[in-house]
Amino acid sequence: MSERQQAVLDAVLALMVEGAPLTMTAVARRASCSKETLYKWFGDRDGLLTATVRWQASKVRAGNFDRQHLDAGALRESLARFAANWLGVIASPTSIALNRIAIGHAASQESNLGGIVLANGRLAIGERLKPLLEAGREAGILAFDDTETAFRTFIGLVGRDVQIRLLLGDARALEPAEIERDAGRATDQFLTLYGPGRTGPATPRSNA
Amino acid sequence: MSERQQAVLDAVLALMVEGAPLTMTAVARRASCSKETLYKWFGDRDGLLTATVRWQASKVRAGNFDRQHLDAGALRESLARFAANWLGVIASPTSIALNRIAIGHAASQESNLGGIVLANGRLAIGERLKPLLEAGREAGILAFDDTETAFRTFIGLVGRDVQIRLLLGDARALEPAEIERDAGRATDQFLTLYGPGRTGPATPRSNA
DNA sequence: ACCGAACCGTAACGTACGGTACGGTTCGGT
DNA sequence: ACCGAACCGTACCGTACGTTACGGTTCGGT
Repeated sequence: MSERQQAVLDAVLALMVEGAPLTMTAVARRASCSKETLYKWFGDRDGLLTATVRWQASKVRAGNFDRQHLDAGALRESLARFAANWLGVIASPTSIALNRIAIGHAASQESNLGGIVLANGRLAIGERLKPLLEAGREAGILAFDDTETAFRTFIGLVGRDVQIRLLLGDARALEPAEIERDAGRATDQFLTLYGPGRTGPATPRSNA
Repeated sequence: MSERQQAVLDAVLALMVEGAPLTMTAVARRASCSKETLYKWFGDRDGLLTATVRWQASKVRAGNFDRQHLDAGALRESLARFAANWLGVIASPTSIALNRIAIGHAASQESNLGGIVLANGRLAIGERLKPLLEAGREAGILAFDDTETAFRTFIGLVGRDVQIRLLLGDARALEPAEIERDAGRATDQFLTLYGPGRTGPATPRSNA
């Protein structure tokens, strides 16, 4: 993947974000390259989109969180940072545009862009967050049976319906201050559900 | 909206669910009507899609929940039923297909299908759930300041990332048994966060 | 029986776009 | 200086699809 090719993919991303029609001609013009080159490099339109999704995914690899001296405060801080980071990503114009494309493609069964986005978005973040949760459990400040369930609960508390609303065109943008606040609220709620004060199974209060 | 017109819109829904290309020709053939009629009735392709979204929305108006004698058990039962109902809806092929179409349309700013889906999906369910939450608060079995925040927390706990995963083509279908289990788990978690045992602001544990 | 409205089926038109072809240009290697 | 590879810009082709047009049919009203 040469610099020049990456520049082309960035042009595709730019077009996506602008909501401009994503035609090969438009990409070629924006990237100042010929259509012939696009086809030589990426095969066809689908290959171009796939490469773009992978390219974007490769850029999001954010720093992991260190697990040294995990007390309750450090865990809370790590979780809150994680939540704020993720909220910022899913609310970004790039993420929204990319997910829209992928979802549109998932409808017609051609070449699963959806699968790629799923693997590099949802699943990747899970692989990064789960070790933190398990470290918290080993340190005795989290209690859960199933890591996957705990992870998805956290995701739900943090994201709520934000992503769907944005994908559907909800104008309401997420201010940085609001992201911080939501991340903190979700983290506190998560710690309430899975924190040390609570005993028993991962699903608290099996009956009212 | 005549019976015949509704049948046409149901044909559109059927095509959406099948993932078949949504061309006017395909709709006309499936609905056994002429394209001329489609244009006379719905104006253009966009009008047809809009009418379809509205038509589907008009069908989902499920029964409200009565608020007579709200004790903790009845509230939990109502919330769990609500959650299971909603999960069933968002996991249904029709909802998935419709949201995909709407999201695809939200990308290009033409005629906000996204807004319609948002208004009839997310927002409508909020208007139905919030009275239940507030009744619970008045009965002293829920504690929160902001109804909207409590509502969205519930939505997050119930839906988590299910909808996005399905929209992106995640094969994993939601079994009825799993829906029931998730609805119960989410309801329990919600009651833990906002239940009567807990005092103070809507966001518990403002600091770890 | 007749008329007109509504509708079906199909053909036709215009255009947008994915994909290909090709002449001209740049540039590194020799 | 020369060559060939890579690439740009543009013209071109084929097709899919939205939209329109039109002849034929059904059917309720008179």
